[in-house]
Amino acid sequence: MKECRVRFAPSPTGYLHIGGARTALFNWLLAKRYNGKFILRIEDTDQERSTKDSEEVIFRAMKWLGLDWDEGPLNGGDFGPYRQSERLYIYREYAQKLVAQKKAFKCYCTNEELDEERKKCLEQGKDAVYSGRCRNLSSDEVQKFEKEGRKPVIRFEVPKDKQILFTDLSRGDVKFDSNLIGDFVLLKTDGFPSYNFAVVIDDYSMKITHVIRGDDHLTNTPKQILLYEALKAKIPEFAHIPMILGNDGSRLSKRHGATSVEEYQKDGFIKEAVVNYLSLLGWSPKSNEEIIPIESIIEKFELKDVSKSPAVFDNTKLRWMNSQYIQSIDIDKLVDYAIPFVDKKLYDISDKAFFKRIMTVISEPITVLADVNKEMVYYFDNTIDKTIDEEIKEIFSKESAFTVVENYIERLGNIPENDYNEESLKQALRTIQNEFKIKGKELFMPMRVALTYKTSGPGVYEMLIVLGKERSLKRMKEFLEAISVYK
RNA sequence: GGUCCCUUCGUCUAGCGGUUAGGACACAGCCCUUUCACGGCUGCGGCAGGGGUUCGAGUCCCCUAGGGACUACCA
Repeated sequence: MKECRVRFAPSPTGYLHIGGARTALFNWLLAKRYNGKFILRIEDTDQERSTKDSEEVIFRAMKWLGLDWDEGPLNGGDFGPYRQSERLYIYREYAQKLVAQKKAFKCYCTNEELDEERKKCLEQGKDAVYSGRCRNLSSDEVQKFEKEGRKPVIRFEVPKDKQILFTDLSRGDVKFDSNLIGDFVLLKTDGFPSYNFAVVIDDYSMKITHVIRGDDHLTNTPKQILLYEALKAKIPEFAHIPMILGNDGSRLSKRHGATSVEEYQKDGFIKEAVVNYLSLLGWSPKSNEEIIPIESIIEKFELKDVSKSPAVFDNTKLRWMNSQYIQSIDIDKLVDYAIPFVDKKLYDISDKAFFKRIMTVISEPITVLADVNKEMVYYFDNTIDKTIDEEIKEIFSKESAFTVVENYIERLGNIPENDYNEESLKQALRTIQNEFKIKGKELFMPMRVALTYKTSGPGVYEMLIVLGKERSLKRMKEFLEAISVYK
């Protein structure tokens, strides 16, 4: 494939939807795969709904995912501007050209008139297609409308009896009949372009070679092709990728839970997992791999391997994947990722080495970063729950439980700081095991409880290693004092 | 309504005329084990339905059903 230019063109009317992120990802992947350029374009022609805020939100979400763009609103490029609201003069120019060539015309119909026309068509069982009544207005009629103060729109004159054929890179051949397409609007009364016009002008003038977008645009494609033909412009390749659905099979929306990339970030998903999961929604590397590093995805990504049918977003599987990534990514990276999630009012993590030890241990039980607070309670004196419940009393109703803990405290005290490691810690317990003939649960449960006040939780050695010698000793001594009341 | 697209375990998917229809998540059971988790193993479970074509069809064709998109001066 020669140098390709692909784009992602969101409208800034809200957050970055997870489906949009997937579309962006597929475009980005293709650009990376074939050494092409990935362009970000803001489609803000809806003056009512577009906001700068959501533009920011979208930029942030894309950056978080690592979907960096070669050309776009923030960094510019040779084919800008990259915001449609800043390109109005371009659309007007092309629209006028089309009018001059009699390929487009001014239409003075009001919404009311059009609604009525549509209603009549439907009543007669005909297709609700614009009649083309303003195609050939006389200059008298035009003057009359102008005098009334009516503002025209510019409509494209859709050719009659034309078969529109194209080959979709993911769907194959698709065919449409031009008679079913009404003369659609190019320029609205406010002077802003309509979607179908703006995309074509932009994709054309930005030299886009591959248009990869959601399935919902498949039926827009014939209109756009007609426009390309009218402009005598080269038609790009199209690839329509399936939508993402919620668990009930309908289009993924808020009522299915989190749908914005931001929310996933906030919930503690890590970007590597999200990107990996998203890439597998509608695409498959044809192997049995599931956890695939991004470099490898780039290497394998092909449009022809994109599936045609929609995929249901499965949060459970995303969570599984996230836990896989949390367990396997570089520990320093994980520490960095986790820091923003730590409740600083509860946990003092100024001791970086200590926090790193904690993360090493809790990377297994947590599935999202937000879980850290729940898993960290054992390691801090101010958060551990020191309630002595019946279960604990039961365990320490046996004299041997005291023997274990008391003796371990003594041995631990004798381990020099520079020999404080898992091996020596195990050795110490082994000695007690042999000396007092205590083993299994009788041996470990008292230890676990003395360190955590819980009968389930982190392993004994994990606790000792993470806490370190002093903290461990203090913890166990305190516990003995507390439990001795019930002796 | 019309046009177009889609249809393999509950979910994500592999399959591209000859397979005991493979993998992953979830679920169940077992194992590992000082608890929980992790991990390992086993199991459960699928070609939407009906017609063709063919020696042979998940795979090709047609019909039906279901789902989706478009049919806007929204993108």
